[in-house]
Amino acid sequence: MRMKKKHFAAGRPASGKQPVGRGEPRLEVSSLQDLADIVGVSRATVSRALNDSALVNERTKKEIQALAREHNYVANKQARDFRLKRTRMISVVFMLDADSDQHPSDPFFLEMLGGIADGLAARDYDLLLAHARMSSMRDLGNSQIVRKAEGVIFVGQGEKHEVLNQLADAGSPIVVWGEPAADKRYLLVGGDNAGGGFSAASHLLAQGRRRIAFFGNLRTPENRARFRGYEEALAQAELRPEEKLIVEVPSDMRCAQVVIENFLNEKINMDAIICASDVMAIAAIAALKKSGLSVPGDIAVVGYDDIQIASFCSPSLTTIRQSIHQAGGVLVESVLALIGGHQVADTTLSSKLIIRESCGA
Amino acid sequence: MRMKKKHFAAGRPASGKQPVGRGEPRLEVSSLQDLADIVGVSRATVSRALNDSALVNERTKKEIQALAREHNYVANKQARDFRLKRTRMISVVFMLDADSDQHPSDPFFLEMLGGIADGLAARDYDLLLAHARMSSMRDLGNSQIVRKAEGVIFVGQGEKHEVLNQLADAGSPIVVWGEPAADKRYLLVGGDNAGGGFSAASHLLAQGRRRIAFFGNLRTPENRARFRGYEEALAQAELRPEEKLIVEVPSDMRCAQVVIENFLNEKINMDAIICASDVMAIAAIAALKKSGLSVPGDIAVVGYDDIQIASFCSPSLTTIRQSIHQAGGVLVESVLALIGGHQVADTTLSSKLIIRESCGA
DNA sequence: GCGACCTTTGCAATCGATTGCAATACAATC
DNA sequence: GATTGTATTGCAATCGATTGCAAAGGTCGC
Repeated sequence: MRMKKKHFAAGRPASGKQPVGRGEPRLEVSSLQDLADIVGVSRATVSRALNDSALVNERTKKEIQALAREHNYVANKQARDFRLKRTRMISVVFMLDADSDQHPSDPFFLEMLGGIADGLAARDYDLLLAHARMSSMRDLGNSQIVRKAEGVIFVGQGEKHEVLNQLADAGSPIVVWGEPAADKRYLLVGGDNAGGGFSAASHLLAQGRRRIAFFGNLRTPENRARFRGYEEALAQAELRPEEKLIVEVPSDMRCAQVVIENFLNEKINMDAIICASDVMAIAAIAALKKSGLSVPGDIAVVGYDDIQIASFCSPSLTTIRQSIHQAGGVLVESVLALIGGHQVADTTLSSKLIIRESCGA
Repeated sequence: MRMKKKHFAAGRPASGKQPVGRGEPRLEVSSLQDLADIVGVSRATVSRALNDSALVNERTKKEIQALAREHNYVANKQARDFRLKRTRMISVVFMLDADSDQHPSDPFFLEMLGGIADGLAARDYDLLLAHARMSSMRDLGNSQIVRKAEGVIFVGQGEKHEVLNQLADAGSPIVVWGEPAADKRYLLVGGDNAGGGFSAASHLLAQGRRRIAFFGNLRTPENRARFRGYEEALAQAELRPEEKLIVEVPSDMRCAQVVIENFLNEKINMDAIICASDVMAIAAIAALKKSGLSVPGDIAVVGYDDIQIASFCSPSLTTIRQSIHQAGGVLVESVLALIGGHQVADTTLSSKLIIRESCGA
């Protein structure tokens, strides 16, 4: 074996900064070249050794790896990803009702985010949270949200079905949490919205409720599907939804409150409400109580999502549970499969009626 | 002026992929070189033109910019950031109670996230959401959380005060949302926790409550400060906290529920509770009701944070409002100033008692 | 007409990694 | 000992931008 290793060779002018702080009094090793100089081999060999390539002699490899550890060398991920033309990042976009300035305030989003974060962490991807206030395809397609990440997860379709179609057509790897809509051309993961709506309504009908209102923004595919389930349950009981009991309630809690109070002022006859989300249900219950109605005495309320807080509210909320955390994992697997060029099919996760004695029954 | 522009020059073998999808039937322009070939100038000139450098002739500049727009050219941010040694990303880490596997489920985090996202968007930075499950400095300092971003925002100190100190010592630009603790060496933004605790307790004392419990994890600096405020208010009323009424309640809602129910089973005499967060307060109220106590009849409850849902709960929650959204902006400004190498001082935002008739009074 | 000067442009190095290909050393074979 | 083969290693190009410096072209004054 030939002579090697001129440890701490001084050939190259010191690249990199001085050691920072009082952390560890070692030489700062900031690039492959630095480490190569120390070991006494070329960058190429160091790179191969650290990537555990079979092209490097076992002994050399061990040696390089040991020195790398000792000198606390960590590859520059930015350079690496640049070279490999990847970013290992996935953008997450929360689609809200409209292009308002509202922020997601529904804990549902936080739970979903947690699920997605876990899924990405398991696959060693980073999560880029998009501050999404874009409407047109042009904005989205060229935005960093799409360009900087390898793929995008949209939570909810909002009213942007067509934009999503265009993005998918353009070849961007995107996955959407939502409900199949007419002419959908993007990959979709969703809950069983029609089933959920059906369960909710059936449950109320079984309690003897007959005049059941539906609260929600019907311009989103998810809510429309829940509404269809509700309609169907009513139909099975030989009832039809009453026009006046279908209320366009926005998702934002504060807006919802106003709308609901106005609605209640009309004193329309009803005995139950199905809400498109738990937060909406909570707002509704507050409004009902405020106007002197008892829940569930006068009016039963069923929510949607089963956010954690729902079980603690008073009266605690009967609701439709979605497997939110699991959903995050499925969304991640789907988008990564798409990126990997695999065939991926839509997924529908089950929804489950959670009956809590005090409220929806 | 000399002849130029061999539009669509075929000199270089076509780099880049074919046009994707049916979006727009134009030539795919994927690099500066491509655009340079089209315009008929060098990369350097194109780069300068797009960055509006004074070194480029006005006419040429306009021309290049027009062609860039026409061909839908957007610079590769990854390459650009790599060259410029920057990432334009800030990591956000939520510090939970312990190293448990719990996820942030407190809507407080979502509201804070919204504020931070807005602040970052305004400064054209991206938000990297960290899936933080690290404890030691070594993990954190070498992790992508710190290395990939230009700075880090920690929401809450959890029980990681020392780790934060080490990170700051190592020169990482970090900002922490929390409360000054002994020997703190990192930049801090926080609410007036002592003041908040004081207001909460004073309010209850003014209502004639005398046996006031304190619920929260006292290992975090924020909660300790709130506790100090509570103590002080009691002292002014010539009272002292009772050992038995100081309860170590975890922040996670489900854990909290168990702990609180166990505590209530001891039937310790009390007439009010101050909770370290609104979700904890909501869990407490649920537990109180379950055990047959009335709120606020038997026991008044005060929360902390004023999360949106707090005002809708029943009874609606008296609480201490923190300017969460504003806090996000301040955190962002602080970390960016730090990155810019400026002197930055800690910030304390005001806290405000929000009295809601039905619960805490 | 020549040098000084300014404006505009291009050449080529650079950031920190990966990787195809060439080169070297050494062992095995005839 | 020459030849072939195999195991290691290094050279240099590459990813897509930015930028210091050199060079080209033009204007101006004397």
